[in-house]
Amino acid sequence: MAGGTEEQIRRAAVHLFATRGFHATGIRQLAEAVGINSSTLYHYMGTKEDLLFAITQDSFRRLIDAADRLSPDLNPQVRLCGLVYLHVWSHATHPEETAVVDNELRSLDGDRLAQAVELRDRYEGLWASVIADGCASGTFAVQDPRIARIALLQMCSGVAGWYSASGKTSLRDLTTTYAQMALSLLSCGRDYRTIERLLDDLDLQPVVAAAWPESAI
Amino acid sequence: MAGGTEEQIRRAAVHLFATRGFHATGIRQLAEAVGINSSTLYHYMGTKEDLLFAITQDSFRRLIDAADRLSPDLNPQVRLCGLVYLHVWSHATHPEETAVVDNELRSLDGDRLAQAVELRDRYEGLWASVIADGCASGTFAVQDPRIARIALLQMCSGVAGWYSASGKTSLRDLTTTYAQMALSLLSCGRDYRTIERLLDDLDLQPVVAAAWPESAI
Amino acid sequence: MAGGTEEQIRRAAVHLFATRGFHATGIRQLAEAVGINSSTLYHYMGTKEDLLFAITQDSFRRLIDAADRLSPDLNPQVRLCGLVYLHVWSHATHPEETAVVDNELRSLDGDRLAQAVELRDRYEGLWASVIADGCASGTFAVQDPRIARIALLQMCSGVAGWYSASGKTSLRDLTTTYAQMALSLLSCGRDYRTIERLLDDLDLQPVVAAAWPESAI
Amino acid sequence: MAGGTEEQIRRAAVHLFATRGFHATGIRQLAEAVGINSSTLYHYMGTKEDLLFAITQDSFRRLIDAADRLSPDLNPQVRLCGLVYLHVWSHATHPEETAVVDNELRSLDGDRLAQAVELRDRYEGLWASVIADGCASGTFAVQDPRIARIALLQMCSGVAGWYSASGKTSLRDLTTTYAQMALSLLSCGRDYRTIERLLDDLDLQPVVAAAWPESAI
DNA sequence: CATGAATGAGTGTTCATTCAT
DNA sequence: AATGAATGAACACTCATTCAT
Repeated sequence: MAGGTEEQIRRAAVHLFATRGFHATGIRQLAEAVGINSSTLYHYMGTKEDLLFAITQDSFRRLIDAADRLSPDLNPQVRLCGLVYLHVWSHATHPEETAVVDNELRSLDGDRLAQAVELRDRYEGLWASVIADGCASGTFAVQDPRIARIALLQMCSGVAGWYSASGKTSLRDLTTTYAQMALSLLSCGRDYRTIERLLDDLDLQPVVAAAWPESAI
Repeated sequence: MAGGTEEQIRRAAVHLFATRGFHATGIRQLAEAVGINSSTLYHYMGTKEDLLFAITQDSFRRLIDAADRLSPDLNPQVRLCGLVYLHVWSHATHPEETAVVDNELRSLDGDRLAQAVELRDRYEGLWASVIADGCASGTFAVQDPRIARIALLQMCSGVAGWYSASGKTSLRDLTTTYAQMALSLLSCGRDYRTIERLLDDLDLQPVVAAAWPESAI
Repeated sequence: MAGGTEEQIRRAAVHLFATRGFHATGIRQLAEAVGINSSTLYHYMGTKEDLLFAITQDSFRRLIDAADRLSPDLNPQVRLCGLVYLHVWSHATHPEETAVVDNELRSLDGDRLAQAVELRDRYEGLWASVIADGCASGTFAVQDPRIARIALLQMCSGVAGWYSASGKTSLRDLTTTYAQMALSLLSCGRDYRTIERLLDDLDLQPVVAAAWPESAI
Repeated sequence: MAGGTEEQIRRAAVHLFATRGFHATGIRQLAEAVGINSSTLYHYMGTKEDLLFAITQDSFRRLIDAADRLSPDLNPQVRLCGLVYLHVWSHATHPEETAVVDNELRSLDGDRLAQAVELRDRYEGLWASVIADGCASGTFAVQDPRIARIALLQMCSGVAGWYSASGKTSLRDLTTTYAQMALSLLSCGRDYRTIERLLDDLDLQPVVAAAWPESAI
C-alpha cells in the first residue's frame, strides 16, 4: 500500500502542492513528508518544477484518455453527461491532484506552461465540440457556447474544493446532480431519474478504471 | 491617475499576488513595481501578510456591501439575477483583486483566515437564502440547493480568469449571459431579452458605484 | 521633573543601553520611550554612538570630580574608605548609568574608546596611589597591589547590578559594609562602627552633591 | 588542533560574543571567522540564540561540576579557597567563555534565561553555604554574608577581564592571591604561603581536568 | 541508495541615518 | 521644533540544488 519511493514522493508532492501551494512548499518539507533526506529526493526526481510538471501532465492525460474513450457516436446530451461525469468523478476522487492542476500551472516556466496549456486546450476542445454539436442539433440552447463551456468547466472543477466522500452525498448522486445542472444550464433540463438511468446505461466504470488504474472502484 | 504611494503599493500587490501568487511574490519585486526601495514599503504597510489581509477584507466588504443593497422585497428570480450581476461585474472589472481573494486566502494565518472565511460565509449565506426562497416558492427547482449554490458561485467566479473588457463581449452581455445561465441551472430558464430588461429595471449602477467608488462606469 | 527633551533622551538612552545593551537598543525604541519621532532625535543628538560616548564621559567625569575632591592630606585608610564610598554610592544611586559605562565601552570606536579608557585609567590611578601609599606606610598589606586594586574596583562596581534602594539595606549600611570589606581585603580590618564614624567624619555629602547635582540627598 | 566544524563554530562564537557582544555579532561575521558560508552555519546549529544558550549551559555546568567535586567534609576555610580557585582558574583559562556567561545572559529569551539563572543560582548557593558555615563556626566574620558573597564572586569574575597567561603572574600565583584576598575579606586573613600549601594539599588538578577535559594543564 | 556538507541567491524585515517640508 | 518619506546596508534565516562519499 505504501508504493515505491517515487510514488510516495509524487503523492506527498500532490498533497503539499495542493494544500500549501507550489511556492510555499519547501523541498525539505517534501522530503520530511516522505521520510527521507532532501538530497535523496533528487535520486527520484529532477527539479521541483519537474515534479509539478509531471503531476500536471499525468493528470491531464488521464482525463483526456478517459474523455477520448467516450464514443463519438453518442448524442450530445449523453456525451455531455459523460464529460461531466468524468470531470466531476476525477475531481471528487482526486481533489488534490486536480487542485494542483487547476491552481499551480502558473508556476511552470514558459515551455512547460505551453505544453500544459496545449493539453488543457485539447481537453476543453472536447467539451466545445459536444456543446457545439448539441447547439447545432437544437438539443442545447445557449446565448454564448464558449461562455457556457467555460462556466460548465469551472462549476464542475469546483467539486475538488469541497466534496468529501465521507459526507452525505455519494459519488453517484454527486455526478448525477452535476450532470443535471449542466443540462439545465444548456436549456436541456431533464428529470433526475432520467439522468441517473442515462449514466447507468453509459456505464463509465470501465473507462475510469482504465484511466485511473490505481483506484479500485 | 497614479494615486498616493500607499494606493500604488496596494495596486501592485494585487497585480503580483494575482499573477504570481502570494508566496511567489517577493517584497523586492513589489517595491520595484512601485518604483521604491523595498524598505520604504514598510512605511506604508505592516507585513506582507497584512497587505494580503487588507486586500481580501476590502474586496469581501465591497461585495457584501453591494449585495446587501439588494432589496429583500424583490422576488428570488430578480434577487438571484442581482447577485449574479454583482458577482460577475466585480469579477470582470476587478479580476486581479477577486483572483487574490479566491486563490490566496490559504496564505493567511489562522486568525486572519478565520476572519476572511467568516466574511465569505456571510456572503455565501446571501446566495443560500435567495436559492432557498426560490425553491420554497417553486420558482427554482434543484436536486440539491447547497450544491447548486456552490456550482453557481464557482461558475461566476471563473469570470475573473478569462474575461477581458477589450474582447467582443460587453460587460452588459457578460452579466446577462451569466444571469441567464444561472436561472437555467435553477430550472428557471428565461429569454435573454427578458433578463436584459429585468437587469435594466433593477438598475444596479448606483449600487456598484457606491461599493466600488473608484470605478467611474 | 520631566526635564528638557535632551535630558529625557539621555535618561531613556541610559535606561535602554543598560537593560538591553547598546546594540540591542534601536533608535526607534529610544524615540518611542521619549515619545517623539525617531527623526526628531537627531535634533538633540548626533549619532547613537555620540550619545553613548556622552553618557560615559559624563559618568566618568562625575566620578573623577568627586574623587578629586578627597583631600590628599588624609591618611590612606580614610582615603580608601572615601573612594569606596563614592564608588559604591554612585553605583547604587546611578546603577544604569554605571552599568552602561562598565559594559558598553566596547561599543565605542577607536578614538572614543581611547578617550574613555584614558579617563578610566586616571580614575583607577587614584585608587592605585592610595593603595600604594597604604602599603608603603604599612597600613595595608597585600600580595599584589595591582591585583588588589582590580579586585576592589570590580567588587564595588558589582553594586550596580543588584542593589535596590527599596531593599532592606540602606545606602549608609551599604557603603559602610563595602568600606569594611575593602579594608579587610587590604589586611586592615576595622570594626563596623569605626568605619561608620570614619565616614561620618569624612562627610562626603557635599562632595556627592557637587558631583551629582541632580540628586537631592 | 582545528577540531570539527561544529567545534570551530563554537569557538568562533565564544570569541565574537565575548569581544563584540551577542547582538553586535553578525551571523556572517561568525561564518567568516570559521571560513564557511553563512548558510552552512545552519547545518551545525539552530539559531544564533541556540548557540549562545549552549555556550552558557556548558560553561555553567562545568563550573558546577567542578564545585560539586569539592568534598563537603572540608572546613569552610578550605572549601572557600577551593571555590575561589576553581572560579578564578576557570575565568583565567576560559576568559571569553566566562565573559559571555557573565555579560550576555540578558540576550536569552525568557525560558532560556530562566534556565540559565537557575544554574547560576545553584552555583551561587554553593558559595552561600560555605560562607554561612564559616560564619556559623566563627571562622569568618562579615557584616552581611549575602553582600560578602556577591562581592567575592564579582571580584573573582573580574579575572576574565584582565588576566593574561603571558603576563608576569602565573596561574598558581593568581589563584593563591585571590584566595588570600577572599579570606581576608571574610576577616580570616592567612599568610600567603599558608594558602599556597593549603591549595597544594587540596590538589584540584584532577577536578579541573575532569570538568574541563580539553585543557591539558 | 542515501546522506551530510556545502553554497549563492534569496526570504521578509529592521537598521541608523538623512532630508525636504 | 518636528516629522513623514526615503534609502542602502544589514539583519537572521531559508531556499533549491549539487556533489563527494
